[in-house]
Amino acid sequence: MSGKKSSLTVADVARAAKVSKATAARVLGGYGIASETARKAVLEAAETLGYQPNDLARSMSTGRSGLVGVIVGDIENAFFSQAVRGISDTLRAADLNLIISNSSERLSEEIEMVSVLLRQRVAGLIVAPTDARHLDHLKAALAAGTPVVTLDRHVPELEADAICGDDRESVGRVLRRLHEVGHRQIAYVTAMETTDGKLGKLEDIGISAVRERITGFLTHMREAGVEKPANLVFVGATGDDETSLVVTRILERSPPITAILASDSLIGARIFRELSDRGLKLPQEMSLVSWFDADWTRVTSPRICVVDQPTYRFGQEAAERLIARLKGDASPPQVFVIPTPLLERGSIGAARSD
Amino acid sequence: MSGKKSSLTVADVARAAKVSKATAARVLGGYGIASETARKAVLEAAETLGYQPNDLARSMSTGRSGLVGVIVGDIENAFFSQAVRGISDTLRAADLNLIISNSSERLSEEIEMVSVLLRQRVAGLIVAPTDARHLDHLKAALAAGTPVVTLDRHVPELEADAICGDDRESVGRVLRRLHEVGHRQIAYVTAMETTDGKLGKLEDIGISAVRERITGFLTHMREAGVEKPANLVFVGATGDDETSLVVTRILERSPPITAILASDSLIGARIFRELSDRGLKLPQEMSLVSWFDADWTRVTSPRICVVDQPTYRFGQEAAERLIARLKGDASPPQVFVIPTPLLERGSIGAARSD
DNA sequence: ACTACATATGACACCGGTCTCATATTTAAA
DNA sequence: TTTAAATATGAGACCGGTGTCATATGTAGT
Repeated sequence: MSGKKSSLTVADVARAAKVSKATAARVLGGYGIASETARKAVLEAAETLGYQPNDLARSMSTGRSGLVGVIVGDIENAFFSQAVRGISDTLRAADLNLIISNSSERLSEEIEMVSVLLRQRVAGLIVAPTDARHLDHLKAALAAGTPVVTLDRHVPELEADAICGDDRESVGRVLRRLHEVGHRQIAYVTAMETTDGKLGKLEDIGISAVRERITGFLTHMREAGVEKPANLVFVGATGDDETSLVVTRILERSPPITAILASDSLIGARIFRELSDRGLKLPQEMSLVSWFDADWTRVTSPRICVVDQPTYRFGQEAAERLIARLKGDASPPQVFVIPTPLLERGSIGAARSD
Repeated sequence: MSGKKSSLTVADVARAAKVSKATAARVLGGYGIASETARKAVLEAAETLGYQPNDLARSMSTGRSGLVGVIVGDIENAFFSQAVRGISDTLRAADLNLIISNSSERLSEEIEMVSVLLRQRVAGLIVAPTDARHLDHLKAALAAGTPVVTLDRHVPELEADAICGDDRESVGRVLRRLHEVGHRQIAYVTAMETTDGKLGKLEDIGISAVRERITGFLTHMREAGVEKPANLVFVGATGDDETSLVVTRILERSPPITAILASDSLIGARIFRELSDRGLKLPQEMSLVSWFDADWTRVTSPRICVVDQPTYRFGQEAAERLIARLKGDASPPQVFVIPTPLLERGSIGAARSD
């Protein structure tokens, strides 16, 4: 009850209970065997002294650590914070805790964080890798025996389980729907930064989800008979000002663009604001579809049609895979693709025919 | 470069560098002194072997842990995830990492998490305490020498620094503004659960921010000459259905309620949806003010007037306080009140005069 | 009563670092 | 040249648990 200050150890408890350190440790650590008499004495002593086990020391000698490292692009983003909640809830049930860190989608920070987490001897890692072309740090983790699960992104060259959405297909679903109601000139807007503000080679896109979506977009648009669909991919929508610029370019385009796809909910919200600031009416004058079912998409008028990425489930699945690996599952790495259905809402309308 | 599997230790490096374990440790740990010759030999050996320090062992022997425990109500909530980002960024700069956990605003889970974190021997705790009336676990942490900073909430009985908004005053600002444009019957809606669905004694409200706001609401309403303002406090808006019910009760009230205050952005969004589903026009037929400048408040029409709680800064300040404590600051605990200005937007209109 | 085997317990090495202290080597001062 | 002081280094204890192994006690079996 009363909080002693200096930490007391099994040895202290043992002394009080008049048994050896080993016996006390067996009782308190819940391993080995001890007589009922000894057990009672130890537990009572621990109780009255207010003994608190030291997990650091435990991890030290067992080698197991009870902590899982999580590296996401940005916890502030609901996409990731939901996933983290899913991870957290699932890990908790398995008596694991999570150390969280932000990469800010920067490779250097991701590398740094992996290193920090490995120093902490985390039991495993859940990472949303920033760049599929630089994997040494993650490979090193695997080589050191730390299982890795990638979240929202898949890197085939990495011997790690992956949880991700059906990115390529989801683009297909959206485009098919838009095509049905007459849209041909459709813009895809994403945050990805490029040196020249133009879409480069697909292989150079570091984030797999982004690459898959753009690939899907180009493929499906081409199939639908649109020429040079690459011109309809707008990159660099990283902040408010940049997005404003992108919207301007979209609206100036001829033949006129009649629908916009926003690759995530932050971009979606920015585009929506830009459009309504400029007085455009959704869905009559412009259709809009965003990825991720964020809060804001349900308070606009019209409500915004979204590709629903169940990120809480992403997190759950990732944590479950990791737990399985920690329990010794040594089967070959798997990719878990989670369906991301299109939620129909009022922001899709028939294409203008002007 | 190549990832060895079994972890190698300072002893291994020392052997390779042909120096003693102590010397190698001094070089690798960056403490004590070593000759330039020895330093070079050790660093080179470490490099070629691919040595990775073990922070667990380090914490073990130093007693310092490099990890800070954070307990929030719900990371999924942007209010907290922003704060966590602020904490994370600030801790990072001080070479600290963060273990995060959710209390789900339940005392039992909070107690459990504090215990888990103390077992991990975290260097400090940042907590949004769920119940100001049950503090034994936090007091125990303090007694064990683990500094605690409370986030968004203040508990005077706890010898801990607190970072919070100016809750009571913010309510005053909102009410004054509404009063100016003619509102008298103003509802305050909050998530707090009570046994009978009615507002009980103020002292029984466990979350200080909630208590402060309601106290402020009652005081200011009374000063403005409104009788029985307690009848205008609506509790139990915990989910969609519950909020729907609350809105119904608000709309049926006579004399008619002309403005609604939502205690957080989740409730605000729900209320907004309810109102627009029922076809009410903001701000002509109802004014709405929410706490927290969430994304959704800027995509509605009209945009929603909010009390801006800069939670990223809450997090920053909390982390800074904690870091100061870890550095040895032993001054008496302080409360840092962060201003939460009212952001005027279109959702406040003149009161109906029917 | 004596061997056989399960149960209980204590002594002690170990995990991988830090850190104290005593000793060895170098440099500066007298 | 001798002594004092500064600099380097190694041996080994320590942090607080886990876990091995040898010994002690208890219970059967014959």
